[in-house]
Amino acid sequence: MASCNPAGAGLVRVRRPLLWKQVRKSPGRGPWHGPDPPRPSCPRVVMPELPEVETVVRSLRPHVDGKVLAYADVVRRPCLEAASKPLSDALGLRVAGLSRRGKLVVMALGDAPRPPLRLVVHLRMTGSLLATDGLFPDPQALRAVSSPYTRVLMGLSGDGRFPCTCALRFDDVRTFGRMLLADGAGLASWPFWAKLGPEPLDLAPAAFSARLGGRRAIKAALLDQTVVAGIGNIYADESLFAAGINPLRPTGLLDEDERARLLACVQAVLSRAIAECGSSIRDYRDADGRAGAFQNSFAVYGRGGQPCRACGATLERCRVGGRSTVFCPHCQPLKNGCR
DNA sequence: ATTTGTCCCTGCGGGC
DNA sequence: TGCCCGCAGGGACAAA
Repeated sequence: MASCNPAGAGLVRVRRPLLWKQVRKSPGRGPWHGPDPPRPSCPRVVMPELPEVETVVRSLRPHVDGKVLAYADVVRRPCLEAASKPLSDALGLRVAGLSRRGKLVVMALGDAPRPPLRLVVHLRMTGSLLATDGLFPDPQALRAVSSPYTRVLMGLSGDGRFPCTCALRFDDVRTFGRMLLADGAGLASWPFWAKLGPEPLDLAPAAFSARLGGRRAIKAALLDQTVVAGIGNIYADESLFAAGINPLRPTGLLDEDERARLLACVQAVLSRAIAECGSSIRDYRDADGRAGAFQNSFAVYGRGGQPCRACGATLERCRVGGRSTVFCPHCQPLKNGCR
């Protein structure tokens, strides 16, 4: 594990490939302290959507589960929601569990069975959570593992006191990420949480269909986190391609067959991405740097102007809901009834 | 009421 | 070579 990091074992690299690109461009002089990380073979940008967040949660669990928060500090760019409690309220609380809700990382803090607080992290565009196992006698030792992009630095140990055995940091290049520390009532009253739609992997076709409604483009509906939680630009495009549905089709004009097919494709794409992203993250930790298996299998995302893998037609680009959108004009016809 | 557009922010890459 | 500008993205907010 983490053969690139002689200073300590157990470095979880859940990092934006954007940064890898930067590291690759100027080896040895990147923004990172310490030795160069291994380089993935494909530096394509991947945003943390549902599958990536699920992967983050799974890979962080063994590093933080059961440990007690001994240190927490916002070191750059305030990122706490207005309704958040100060991070110091979480000191001395044990990590009771790590889970995911939509694109949110949810850390339960306090003693089971009813841990009193939740630390909720939205990675947005460029956020990443990284855990480094080691022995950290003081805050300065924790700071030594941070990067110029570290916004929040935390330390965990068995008893909530130094020395810490795990450094947990929230890195975020574009500083869009957000955090909220709250009790049950505070979380329930956080508007984003309160309005968050159901998990797509648990959703029944009838419930999905009932939530679509409206006249807007189907892709805009998929991106709306109050309709379904966790779908971002990548998986919206990929799911619509898999379902053969044009992203501009008005939601209200989709028949029940198309809605059911779209949900099935959303679930299939997300499930496959979860499986492949897990392997991708592990590749990041390998010295050989085999990464990007899923990124290379994108059917449409980022492939505008290139031939469709299914029919060979040139993939088209447009904007839907302010987001770059790629689709196949042949496999995803705009006119109703073509497929 | 619903939907669309703008802004936030940073790094990258193309064009000149 | 180096500067400038557009692009990328999720979600809040403003505007239509």
